[in-house]
Amino acid sequence: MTHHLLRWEATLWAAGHRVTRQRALILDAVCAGEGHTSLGEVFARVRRVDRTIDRSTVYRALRLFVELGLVLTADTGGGELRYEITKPHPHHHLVCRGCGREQEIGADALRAMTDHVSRQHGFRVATDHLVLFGLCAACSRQMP
Amino acid sequence: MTHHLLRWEATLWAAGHRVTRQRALILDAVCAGEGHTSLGEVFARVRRVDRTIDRSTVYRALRLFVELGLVLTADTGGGELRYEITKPHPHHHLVCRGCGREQEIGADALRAMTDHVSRQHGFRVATDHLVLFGLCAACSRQMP
DNA sequence: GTTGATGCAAATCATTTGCATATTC
DNA sequence: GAATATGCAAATGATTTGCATCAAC
Repeated sequence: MTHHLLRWEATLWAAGHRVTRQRALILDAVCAGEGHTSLGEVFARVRRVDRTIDRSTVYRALRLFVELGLVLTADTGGGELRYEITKPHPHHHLVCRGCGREQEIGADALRAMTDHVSRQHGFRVATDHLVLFGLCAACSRQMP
Repeated sequence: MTHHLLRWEATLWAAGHRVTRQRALILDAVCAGEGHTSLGEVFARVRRVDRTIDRSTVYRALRLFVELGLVLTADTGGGELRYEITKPHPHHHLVCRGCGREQEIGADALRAMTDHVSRQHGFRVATDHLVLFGLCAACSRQMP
């Protein structure tokens, strides 16, 4: 279990929400996925444990988790949003258009760029979870 | 008319497609929008000229234009894709979460970042039309 | 016992598709 | 005239919502 049981329960609690079995299962399922997980994957994973859980419950739980900052969303452009457990270190992602694999990069990689934009345009970039597409090293070698 | 009549007709033609009245209207409508235009806006604009045109025709035409590189898509996260006529100079966009206004920034602004990612991770970033969210100078002043 | 959460079914919203007809070349 | 586009209507796929029942506190 990647998430800290106590923290998410306390967070829910503080916001006037209840700690339920299904919410626990759903959060576990998000953690179980490495990197971004689609709602469908979360749903399937949860369903394996509890056959009666409904898609709408998963949607509602994920929306709540995002609202409370426990989970981050990323739009990887494939029609459905993807979810990821919030990690202590802010980061971004590189998604390879060739093999589909994704890798994390630290927030530092973008710092210089956002600083530049801030200085030049007075615009404060607030994208805390960016997804960049391209070709990874391996795929790049195959198709130059 | 921002687009060059001859170029898009030739492009269509070369790819074995036909030049139709509705495609011309749709491309005009995309040009008429400053920055990104939603499909709904394009549709509404075209409808003002031709009351019989169908949404599916707009979807089909836009898909074709994107495929041929005449139009670019951007996912601004609001549920619907947005479209923009392809301009000679590659660029990206800053969208303000406060007032919704968007501004263009040159591709150079990201160059340093993509170079860095390339050197560090061997990953070739291929996002040619990125949308960054944040707060513009004016909104930034109002809510610090 | 209240209040908030869940399951179910039906609704919504953006986008796609099948098909008969109309248009371009 | 042959091949491609269009309009229409119906299908799809992701996400949301209304509501009666159920579980957490």
